[in-house]
Amino acid sequence: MPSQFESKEAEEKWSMVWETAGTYRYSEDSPAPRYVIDTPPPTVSGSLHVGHVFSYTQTDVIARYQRMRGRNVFYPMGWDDNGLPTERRVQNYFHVRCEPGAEAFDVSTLEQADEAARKMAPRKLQRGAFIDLCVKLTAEDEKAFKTLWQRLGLSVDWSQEYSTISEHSRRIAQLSFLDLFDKKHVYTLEAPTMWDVDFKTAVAQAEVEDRPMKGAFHKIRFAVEGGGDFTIATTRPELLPACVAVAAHPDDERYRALIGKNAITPLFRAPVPIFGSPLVDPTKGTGILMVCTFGDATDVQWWREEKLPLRQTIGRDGRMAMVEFGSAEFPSQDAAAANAAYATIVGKSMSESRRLIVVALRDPSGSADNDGTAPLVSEPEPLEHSVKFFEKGDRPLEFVSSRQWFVRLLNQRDKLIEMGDKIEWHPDFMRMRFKNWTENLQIDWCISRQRYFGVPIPVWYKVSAGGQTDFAAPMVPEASRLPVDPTVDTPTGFTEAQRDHPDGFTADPDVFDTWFTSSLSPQIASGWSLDPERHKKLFPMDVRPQSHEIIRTWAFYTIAKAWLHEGAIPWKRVAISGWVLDPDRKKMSKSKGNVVTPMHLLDQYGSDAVRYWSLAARLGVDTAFDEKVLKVGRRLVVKVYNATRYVLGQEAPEGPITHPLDLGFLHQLQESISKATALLDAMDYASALDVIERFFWDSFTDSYLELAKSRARSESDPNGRASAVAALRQGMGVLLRLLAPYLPYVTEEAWSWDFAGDAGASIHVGSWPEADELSTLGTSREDATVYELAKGALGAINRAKTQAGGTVGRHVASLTLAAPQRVLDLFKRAESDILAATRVLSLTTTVMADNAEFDLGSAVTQIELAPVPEKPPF
RNA sequence: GGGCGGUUAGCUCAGCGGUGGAGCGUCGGCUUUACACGCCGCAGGUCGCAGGUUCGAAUCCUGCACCGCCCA
Repeated sequence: MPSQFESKEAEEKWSMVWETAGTYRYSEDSPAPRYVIDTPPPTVSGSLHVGHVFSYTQTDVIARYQRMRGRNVFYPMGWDDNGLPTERRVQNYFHVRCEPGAEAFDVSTLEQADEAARKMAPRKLQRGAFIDLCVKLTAEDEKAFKTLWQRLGLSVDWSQEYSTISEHSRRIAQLSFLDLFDKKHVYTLEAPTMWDVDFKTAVAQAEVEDRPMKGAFHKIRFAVEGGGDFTIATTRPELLPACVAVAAHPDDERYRALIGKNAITPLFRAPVPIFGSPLVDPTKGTGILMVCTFGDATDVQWWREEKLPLRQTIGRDGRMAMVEFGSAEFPSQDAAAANAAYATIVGKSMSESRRLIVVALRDPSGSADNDGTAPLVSEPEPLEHSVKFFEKGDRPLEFVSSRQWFVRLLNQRDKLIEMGDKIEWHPDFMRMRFKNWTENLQIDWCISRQRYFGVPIPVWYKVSAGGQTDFAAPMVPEASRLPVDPTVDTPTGFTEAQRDHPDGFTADPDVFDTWFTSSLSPQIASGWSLDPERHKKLFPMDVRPQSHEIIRTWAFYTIAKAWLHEGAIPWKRVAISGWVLDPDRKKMSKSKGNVVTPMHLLDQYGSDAVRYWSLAARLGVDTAFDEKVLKVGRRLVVKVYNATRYVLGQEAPEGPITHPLDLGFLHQLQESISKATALLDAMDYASALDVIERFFWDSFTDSYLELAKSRARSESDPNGRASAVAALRQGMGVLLRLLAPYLPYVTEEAWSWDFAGDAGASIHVGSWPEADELSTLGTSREDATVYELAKGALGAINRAKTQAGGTVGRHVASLTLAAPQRVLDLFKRAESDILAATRVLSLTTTVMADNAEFDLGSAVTQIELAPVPEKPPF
């Protein structure tokens, strides 16, 4: 038993032992009850963060507890590789861009771009080459995560490792699509979709966030056909050429007379209908507004409901597209003027166009009724409003009409809420987040992305003899052919020569939204329809741990998939971990530069200490990062190590545990086992840790161990000595096991010294203590009372010694205790242990009346310290 | 504007109807042969504010303020 715990050595040693021995392996055919965990695969292109350590450790403690309870634990780990974050990282890392038409280039030797390379234009790569780079970099990123997970001691079964871009995951994702296709839950539609103009891709509602932006209300005067005018207010004057209608509240006296007439837009002179809609807020702006293609979600709604025309001026690159006024699509009463006005903004960005349109609107010649006043009624009024952004994007989203694939979810809303209610949420209030989100769904799930590194949508379309693509009858592959890449593979019944030719076929070039695949983590892990036997054993899973910001995405989509595929819930419980905030309780973010990375903390404090910090936090509670808690964890680790070292150093011939103090201690330990077990069953690992730690520190090391110390060395009381040593060992063994899910390294190390037995069995499998295992000792409530009394007396005498100016080591010449007879009787049973622990040489007792108010804290009525022994001169 | 959390000792957090808790930190003492990453002890709080329910409220209800998250 080395005198110092070297955490780094222990971590290396035990990680290797566990992996070699297969300690955390799931057994396909064990008769033991299973416990199945659905771990959300982390996005590997993201950087390591203490938040990762925090929430994944909280998963691990659940896994370890269940494994110690004897469950056959299925605890896989996946990596989420595909998607925009990875593409973005690859673009930056290698300084490249994907352009499907680029020249071929060998990327196998490409390294991280240096300063010089970055000064040049990014290298253009073909799709295949770009994907190769994504694969290469994610493989490295996975390694960094895996190293951290192993160092942390996550008890993952690494033989179940998967990544969301692997062939298996692609197959499962495409099977999912096929199943939804057969059940008519997916459809393709040319429709206005939220569009990121930089990434040039559609995004789903779940990926959208509101950001506060400075803008301005612009008041713009429109003419009314047949005479008259009115003034609208808009924050987006650049959409004036895309105006298709004007709307006011039907009860608004100011505008009621206008409804049904046509308005004429300034500058572009387009006649547009004026209609009434209760969606218009009469108190906002001027109470009358222009409807465009498309300024916001309400514009889209009106476009659908009012069957308005489409006037798409916003291009997919976020610039003004080429359009022609005077055409059928873009009518104008003065096409020449309209085209001249539009010529100033064509090809310009939205913000530049806005500026130019405002300039034009200041000119009276732009007025729709040529009355000599400018269409811009007054100066723009600055305001702050929220604008929709792609969560990973830098410019506002636009609604752009494009062809996309959708999963029908709006018609499933009630069922999804019902499924959410069937799941046990920890903490319970998190269920509201799911419910609110589901209730407020507004559009079906857009699952196609115009990206490269992802699972291809397994669809082809026929091309007619006239060269028209037939989107109405998509062709999907047979399930046995999956995974396919339709841009490379050929649909059954066609030859490659027919690709993109009249009378042939064309591939859907898009890939799935990342969530489409990651929402299948239970099915990917279980094998689903590819391995129905295994799936039956693993699904629905027992628990899904995750953090709260992905309830609307990951949890939501996974619940939706399980419902659409199997009419089931994917897991019985969800455990929501909180966030790690910075010391000022602010969210950690790269842009704020307040992110704490985990590796140096593991080096400095050791994994067990870092785990302690993670596990002292309750589920769902955001916690400010506080290094002090890591220090507390490290103290506990050292204390456990030293206590075990001491206990195993005590020797006595074997004998039964008979002393009331020892029996009483074990009785109290029994209660702690029951409490901790109940708390862990309720997923309250933090409270369980508190119970275990309190008992270990206060009741065991500071009290029982001190009280039993002298008897454990006694030369004159062999039975008492045997009892003490046996109880110390038994107590220590139980405490190590209670602490094992929290501190796997130090407990395994200490366990291995002796408790593991000759076979060297790991503490981490099947060894959770049962309260029952101590009950054969014949402990009684009276023993427990003796122990509690002894503990209290130890405190009372120490306090009296301190007040008398003595220290713990100082001997007490004489002490008087006053207590009722029944207390003194109990005291008597542990008297020699108490006196030895407090170094009292002579005790006198006085009997109080039994009905008197008795307080053990003030039972010491007289104390006289022994003289300090003279120190030897050297 | 709506929903969900939070506001308890200097700090990080428990407690959630019955006399205010822990750890850290501060302060005082101690080398007592497991541990100074230790031990013994002291001090420290009108439990965000204002009402209400109750014999009794940090704990339940209502309103308000501030902080955070989610959604408009």
